[in-house]
Amino acid sequence: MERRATIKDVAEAAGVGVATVSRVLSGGSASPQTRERVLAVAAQLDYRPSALGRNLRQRRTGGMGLLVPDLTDTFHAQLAEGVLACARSAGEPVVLGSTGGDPEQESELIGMLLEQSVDRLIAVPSGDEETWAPAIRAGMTVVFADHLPPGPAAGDDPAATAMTDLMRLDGLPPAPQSRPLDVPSVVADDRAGIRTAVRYLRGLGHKRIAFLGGPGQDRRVAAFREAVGSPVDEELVVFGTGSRDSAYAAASGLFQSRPDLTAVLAGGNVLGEAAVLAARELDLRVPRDVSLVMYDDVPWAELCSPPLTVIAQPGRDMGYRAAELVLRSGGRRPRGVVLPTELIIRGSCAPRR
Amino acid sequence: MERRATIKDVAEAAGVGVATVSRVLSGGSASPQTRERVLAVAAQLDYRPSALGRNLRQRRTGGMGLLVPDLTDTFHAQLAEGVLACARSAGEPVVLGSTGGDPEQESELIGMLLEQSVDRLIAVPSGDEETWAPAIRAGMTVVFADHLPPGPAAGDDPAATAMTDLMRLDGLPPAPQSRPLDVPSVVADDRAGIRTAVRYLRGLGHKRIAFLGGPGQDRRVAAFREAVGSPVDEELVVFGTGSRDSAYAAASGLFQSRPDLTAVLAGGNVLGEAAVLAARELDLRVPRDVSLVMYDDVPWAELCSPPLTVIAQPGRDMGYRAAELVLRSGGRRPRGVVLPTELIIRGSCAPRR
DNA sequence: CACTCACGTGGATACGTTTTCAAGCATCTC
DNA sequence: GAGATGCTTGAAAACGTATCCACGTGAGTG
Repeated sequence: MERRATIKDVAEAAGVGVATVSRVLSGGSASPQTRERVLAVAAQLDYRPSALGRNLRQRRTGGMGLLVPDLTDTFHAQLAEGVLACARSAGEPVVLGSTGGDPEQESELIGMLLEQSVDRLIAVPSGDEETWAPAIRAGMTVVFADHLPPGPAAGDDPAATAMTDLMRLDGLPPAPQSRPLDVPSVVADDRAGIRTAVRYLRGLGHKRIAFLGGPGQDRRVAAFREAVGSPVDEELVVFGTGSRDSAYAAASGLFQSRPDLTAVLAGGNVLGEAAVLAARELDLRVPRDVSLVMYDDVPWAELCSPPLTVIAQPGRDMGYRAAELVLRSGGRRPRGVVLPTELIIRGSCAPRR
Repeated sequence: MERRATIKDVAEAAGVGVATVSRVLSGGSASPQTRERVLAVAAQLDYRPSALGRNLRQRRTGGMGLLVPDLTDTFHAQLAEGVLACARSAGEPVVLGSTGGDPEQESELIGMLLEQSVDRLIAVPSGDEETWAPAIRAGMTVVFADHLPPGPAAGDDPAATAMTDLMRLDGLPPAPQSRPLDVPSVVADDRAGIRTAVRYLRGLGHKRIAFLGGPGQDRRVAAFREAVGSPVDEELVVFGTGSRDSAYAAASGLFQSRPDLTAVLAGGNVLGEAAVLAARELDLRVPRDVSLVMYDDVPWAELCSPPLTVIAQPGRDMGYRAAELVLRSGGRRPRGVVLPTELIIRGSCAPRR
């Protein structure tokens, strides 16, 4: 309850100036005896430098912000754990925000972080480039995780959108001229993961494979389209909006409208959850009636019966790497890091009957 | 990239003093015309007050800290979502830390928060009262969620521990004289939840019911002991340390050492996960060979086959309430709030064969 | 008219730190 | 021995805000 000791108290008690105390504690130069005395006094007074003063002085808050759409999405929780682990070992705070997948809330949270002078930010983005422009302009060091924000809506032509998605495939991250936002990112190798899964299903004899996607999964959808080949049956590519309800609705609608499909690729664990639920509700047996592959390996994937075959991406590692990236923002920083995925075969896929 | 406008800029541009600007923006008194002009200028300059200056001035950081053992425990993720929702609507930042269930890390994180002058903290505690004393002494407003920290180890006598656990049962939170830490809390009605579940299992004919506990579940264990009645078979009460591995080990060990048990009550979703996994590994069928009730309702509980019967506690609400509590710390604050649980019967329990 | 009172206002101060700057001092070099 | 060089040191100036206090002005009251 009593006031904490300030640097001034330490200085007086040690009979030196505040500047000296600051230097000693920040690793500056000082004579051995002075250093020792200051350190002793500081320890005795239980002095801890106030981040407030320091932050104001250097006009920036330490640590980093972390914005994810939804923490109850286990992948985001894993990502967050990775970020927290890195931040903890660096002794830095992380201020967390959950956007609910809503660009508007995301925008507000960015504003809040700006107000706090948090100038480092890791985000699983919900909004598009327009949403993120203010943050970049304000000089924030941003690192995107899992995926990048889509370019601003350039019209409603779905064909055009599909085209740009396809164009984006060949290089990661996309070419700068088509993407003014020059922000490093930590993503999984969606393309390889999806391709492997599609090949696996193909190898089991499946022809009509559906993709159940969510927001921010443009690259996965594009990879899916690329993997299945030219004439993509558009009815087999459906989307939820991010909520569990909408994911369930999308999955259920898919199963009902296309009873001829034999395999589903779910673009994330919430989607996968919905797929399992919807399949059960419609009395479709996995994998007898429908084979299922889910993006994201989560603990409960093993609990399902049968256990779910998944495309594992290293959520925790991604978070850790993103945090490293955003902290070591000095010097040149890599354009982006792509982490490998792994197809983990369990029991949710069977040969087409 | 360019410097943000400060209150001084606004004052000059509006031809008033900084004090006036501050007053207008903080809701103090000012003449209507002055107010209007200041507001206009502020908007035009895109002025946003710097939290740094404000924080330093009032010697405290806004917002709140949130400490949980592990975000990939879905209950903690739900709790965090609740906290974040409340904080967001209040426009306040929340700095998050994950302790891994380790009191030492918890202690370090508390220190970090103190350094940041974060004076409001919501925690799912890992350490005991001793760990928390520094935070309280420093004048932090602390609210515990899910459970309270145990008193300092008062010896290794398990009987004594059991006794105090039992003593604690009659009132929630425990009597002040036995608990010097006077901290409000938001917890679920563990006692009623456990009792209901035990009665339910009893009603199905089960006699040998095991409890699979984790760290911080003293109250649940005590409630379990109380509900099963006097001669508690101690071999049927086992604990994991918090990690998934140790939970699995505990569950597996339990099933192997006591093949005669017919029902298991898992004290949390990580424990429940382990129980399902261990049972499957040992070829025990749920619910034919063993009935299972899990504390925590999580999305994947419905995905299991059979779907898991659970004691649901409102994780999100608990987080929201805790955040409210810690924010409205002015005036008298309630000793603690206890939220109801609900037994959700799905398919993981069957009559004893 | 003089006095008080309320209110709007701005100057000044403090919050705790880092950093710049110049001064003090000892040592080294020519 | 005088000048240069290096190192340690403390005073002081920021950083952006909230708040205390004093001042001035207008209205209201005796």
